[in-house]
Formats: sequence, C-alpha cells, structure tokens
Amino acid sequence: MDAFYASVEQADNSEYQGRPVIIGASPGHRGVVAACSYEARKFGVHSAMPISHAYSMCRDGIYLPVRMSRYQEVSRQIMAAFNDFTPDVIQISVDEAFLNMTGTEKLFGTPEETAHKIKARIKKDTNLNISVGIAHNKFLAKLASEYKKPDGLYIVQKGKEIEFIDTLKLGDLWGLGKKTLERLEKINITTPAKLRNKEQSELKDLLGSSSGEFLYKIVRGIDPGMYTGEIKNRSLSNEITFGEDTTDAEVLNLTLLELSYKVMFRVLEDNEKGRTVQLKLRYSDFTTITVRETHNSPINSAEELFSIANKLLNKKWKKSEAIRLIGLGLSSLENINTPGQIELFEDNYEQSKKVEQVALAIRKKGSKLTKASLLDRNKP
DNA sequence: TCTGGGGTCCTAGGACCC
DNA sequence: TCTGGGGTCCTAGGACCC
Repeated sequence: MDAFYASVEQADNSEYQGRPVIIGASPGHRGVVAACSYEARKFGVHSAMPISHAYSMCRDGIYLPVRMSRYQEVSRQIMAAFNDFTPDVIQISVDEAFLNMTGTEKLFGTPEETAHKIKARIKKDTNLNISVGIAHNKFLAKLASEYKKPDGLYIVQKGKEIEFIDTLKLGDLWGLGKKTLERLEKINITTPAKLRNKEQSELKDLLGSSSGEFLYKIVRGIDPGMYTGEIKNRSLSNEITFGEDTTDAEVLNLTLLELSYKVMFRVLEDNEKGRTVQLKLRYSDFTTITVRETHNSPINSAEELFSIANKLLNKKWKKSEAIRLIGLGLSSLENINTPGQIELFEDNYEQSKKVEQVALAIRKKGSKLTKASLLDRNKP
C-alpha cells in the first residue's frame, strides 16, 4: 500500500484529500511520524521523523493519531481481496503481502494484466492505491514494488535481475540499513556493483556469517530466503514513553502494573503462554537497557508478571536515574495447550489467575473493567 | 529536530552438561 | 597438573523492518 495510514484517513475523510496528512504523535508531544501523505512529503516530512521537526516544516498539516484498529480493518479487507486471486498469500505486515501467482495465466492473463486487475479490485473495494512489484522471487518483487511508488507497477524480467539491481542505490536494498551502509562505505563499497565484487568470505569476515551471506545473495538477485519459515508469534510487548522523564517510583510501579495487564491479556487473547519476561528501560540520555529472566514454567497471571517485572526493575534501576521509557514483554511464546513441564510447586497466583480470567471475559464483552489502582485519579 | 511502538533475527559470551 | 570436543539454554545488546 502507498502511505497506508495516511491514505486510509484520506479515504475516510474527504476533507483530507489533497492535503498534507501526518499520522503519529501530536505536535508539542514526544513522538515521531508514523506515516504521512504524499502532499506532506513535499514539505520534507517523512516517517520516523520527530513530530516536532515535521511541525516546523509543515505548520498547516493535518496531524492525526494512529487509528491502528481501523487500518487493520482495511488491511483485512485487502487481504481478503488478494485471496480471490491466489490461495498462496503471505501477509508480512499490515500493508504488505506476497502473492504467488504461479500458474494463474489462464485465469487472469499475463503478469501485467493480472497486476492491473488486482490494482483495480483494491481501488474498487477500498478506494486506495497499491503498488505492485513482479519478479521471480520475493526479494526482487519487494524491491520492484518500491520502484514506481505511488500507484506503481514494475516487472523484473527474468535475466534482467542484475541490471535492475544496478539501477538502485545500495540503501534501497531491503535489509541493508544505516549501520551496514556506513561500514561498507569505509571500505569504499558504495554501489551494488562494487558490493558484487567482494568475495562471500570477505563479507562474512566484515559483517558476520549471516549478514555476509545475505548481502552476497541479494546483490546477485538471489532470494535470501524471505519468509520461507512459518510465521508465528515469538514475543509480545508493550512500552510507553513518558511525557516527561521520571524518577518517581510510584509512577514507574503503576505503569509497570498497567503494562503487566496489557501484555498478559494480549497473550491470553492469542491463546499463548510465555516463560521469559523482559523489562526495558530508556534513560534521559537515550541509552536503553534490557533485563530478561526465563522461568521453567510459563507466567500465567498479570499479577505474577508484575511481581517479576518489579523485581527486575529494582535490580536494574538506580533511583537517581530519570526514566524516559519503560517497556515489558513476554517471549518464549507457545500455544497455551502445548504441554509444559509439570508444576512441582503450588502456583502462588492461582487465585489472581482466576480473577483475571473473569476480568478478561468481561472485557471481551466491551466492559472497561480494570484494577482500581490503574484508575485515572483525575477522572470521577 | 530530540529521537514512538511493536516486532524479528543474529552475535558473543557464559553456565552447564556429557 | 593443564585441559578436548560437542552440545543446549540463557542473557544483553544490536541491526533492521513497518
């Protein structure tokens, strides 16, 4: 999808059409741009930019919060449409998917004709533009989809892979980020062609075995194995950046309690369980640390998660250090029905677990049931 | 311009085991 | 007394992506 969040807002609100729309934090607050319309890009605004910077360049922009549930709704609509073209759809984010169109020529025509049909269908269903990339592997298709944005269509013909890659900048290659770019530049590798001159062993020595092999392959148009394995949840987390840095232990504790419930409820809703708890702290100077603790048996109540998180906080946090961000996550996730190690000791959280299950069931029916200590004290 | 939130995968070292 | 070879799991941090 092109400028997905911004395009959805423009499709939903006709008065936003043709205007610079910027989705993310609101100006004056901490945060960044999550997405912006092409009109906003003309001002120099782009995603991941601090919102304050965006505001300084684009005062008359329309600044909107992220409405993730709405974007997910539209996303489901789009994915459903894709499924009418092929059963082999791999969704890789809220606004991207790979469609394996092998063997559909008799149904839909040439690849180009098929692409036009898919674009027209999404336009009809959602009034949104999509960009399509066609190639013989996923990696090249992904690059091709970026090539002619917005409302793009590009086909990498068989035999023309290297030629195509050489029209790109090194940084356009998916998986090649800022740090790697810097390291490559130091040894005078500034283009895909120069990168192709390096032996695989040289790249492995420079960047590690995995990254070396990855770069060696992609610059030759060989798929590095994108999304070949099964896609499943490996971790789940929530985090929050405070409006102002804090040293207030009570604020940190209450936030951690809130995060514990958020994370635990999400895990339970996904029918999963996790054994590894991770606490994340970001200090005023932006240094970020994490602490993890893996248990033998899964954490299965928010109260238990909170008590572990609290212990980790006390272990790492020096009271004088102001905290900018606090985050909590669960990993080593697996299906809740996966048989685990038999509990040797009685679970201390049996009681709170039952209460939480009831609370979760009630919340699923639309209630805002929450812990008293998490109530907003400024509201009646 | 002061830097969100949610993820995945990889690396290097350590503890521990046979 | 100096010390092999193979393995698993865990931790902390880092690069990257949307």
